[in-house]
Amino acid sequence: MGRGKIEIKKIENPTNRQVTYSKRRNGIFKKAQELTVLCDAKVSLIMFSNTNKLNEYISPSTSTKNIYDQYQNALGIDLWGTQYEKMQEHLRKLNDVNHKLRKEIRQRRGEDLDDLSIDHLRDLEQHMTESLNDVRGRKYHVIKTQNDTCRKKVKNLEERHGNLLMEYEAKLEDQYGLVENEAAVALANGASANLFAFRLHHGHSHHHHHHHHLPDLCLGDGYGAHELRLP
Amino acid sequence: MGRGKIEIKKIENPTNRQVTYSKRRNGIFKKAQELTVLCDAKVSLIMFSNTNKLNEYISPSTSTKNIYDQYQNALGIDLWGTQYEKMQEHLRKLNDVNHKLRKEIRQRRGEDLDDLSIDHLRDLEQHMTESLNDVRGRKYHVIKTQNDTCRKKVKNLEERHGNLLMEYEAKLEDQYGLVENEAAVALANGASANLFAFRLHHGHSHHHHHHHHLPDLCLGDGYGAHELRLP
DNA sequence: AACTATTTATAAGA
DNA sequence: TTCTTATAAATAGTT
Repeated sequence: MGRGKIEIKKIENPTNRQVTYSKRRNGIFKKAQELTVLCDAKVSLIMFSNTNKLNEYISPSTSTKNIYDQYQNALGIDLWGTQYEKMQEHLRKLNDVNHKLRKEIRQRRGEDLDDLSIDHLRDLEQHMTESLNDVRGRKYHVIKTQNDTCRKKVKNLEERHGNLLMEYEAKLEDQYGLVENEAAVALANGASANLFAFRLHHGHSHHHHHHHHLPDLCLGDGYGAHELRLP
Repeated sequence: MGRGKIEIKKIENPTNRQVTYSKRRNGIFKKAQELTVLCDAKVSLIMFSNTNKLNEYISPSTSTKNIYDQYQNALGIDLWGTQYEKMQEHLRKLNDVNHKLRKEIRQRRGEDLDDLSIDHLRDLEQHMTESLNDVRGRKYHVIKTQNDTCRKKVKNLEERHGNLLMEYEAKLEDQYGLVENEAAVALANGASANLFAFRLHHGHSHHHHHHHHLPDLCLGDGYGAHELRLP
């Protein structure tokens, strides 16, 4: 339909091809629109030129997404089905697991026990008792560890302070010659009072484990900071 | 392009409309195919007739899914993005919740306690103790209910059996006149032995609650069946 | 589904 | 790109 008949095969001249693409694209869009109106049809026409330029016609009564949903629906199985369904399945499973977990937790919290049989209740009690023992065991272990650590720190501090005190006394003696030890005594009563407290305490009072509501003892820092600034 | 010019508006005659749809559909498909070949383009043409019948043309060099991926890519934002992302978000949240639930369960099971502080351990112990009490409470309640039910059944049975026995004795007396009560005694020692056992038991032994490993008592059925077949 | 008069699309040229 | 126009193609109405 033109000045001459043409063969239907790729137009090699790029300019020519592009021109033909333009003209025919308009033609086909017009046809699509006419079909839409005349026959009350829904048409989705998407094309990419050989330079990957996108052109689209969509019937006004619908949308591209709509057409595709309908398309997939009509063909029975959808193009993105695999990934989508896998996701859905995954979701379903997760929800399921979640539900079971919630149920177990609720039971272990002592809620929702109404529909448990006596056997289940006994089992649950048994398991909870065991778990509680484990938790208590762990708690005591943590307390013991903390106490041990604390004791070691105290012991270590004690030694270092003893040494420091001796050094200090030695220095005082060096400085003032063979002075009476009044100065040292005065010092001991002042700045280093708690040092003696340590010395007294240690060796007599071992830390017994008070298993209930034992306050946190010697938690890491706080020690080894202020007393080491003596010299 | 026909015997007469037509207005581009919906064809009201259904037959006519259907015919036109067929003709023009073929025309547009042919155009699409020609465009594909002549211009080396990729075309996706999907249409639904008035009666929702699907027809599709797709360039041989590609696929419908392909066109749509490319289409979405070209437009920057994808059509199913919203729902897909929502799903992904949902999935993420579920996984999260799941994780937390598992953690709580593991802790309540006495596993994975290593990174809990002493405070947390104490709280955990406290909660578990409370929960355990709840479970025990529920267990005892169930046991008590079962016992009560059982006792009521026994009492009821006892009465009915007492009545039956009296009826039976009365009948025997009617039948044999003033016979010695040997027959009744014999019967009592035989078939209804456990009836006396019931009578003896009841009134003296109240069910005390043994709180540990109390076996299931009198669980519903089994009673009221065999002894009622006496007369 | 086939026919054909007529309209429409478009190839080539400007 | 757009316009022009000769000509091919599509198709409305008919059979």
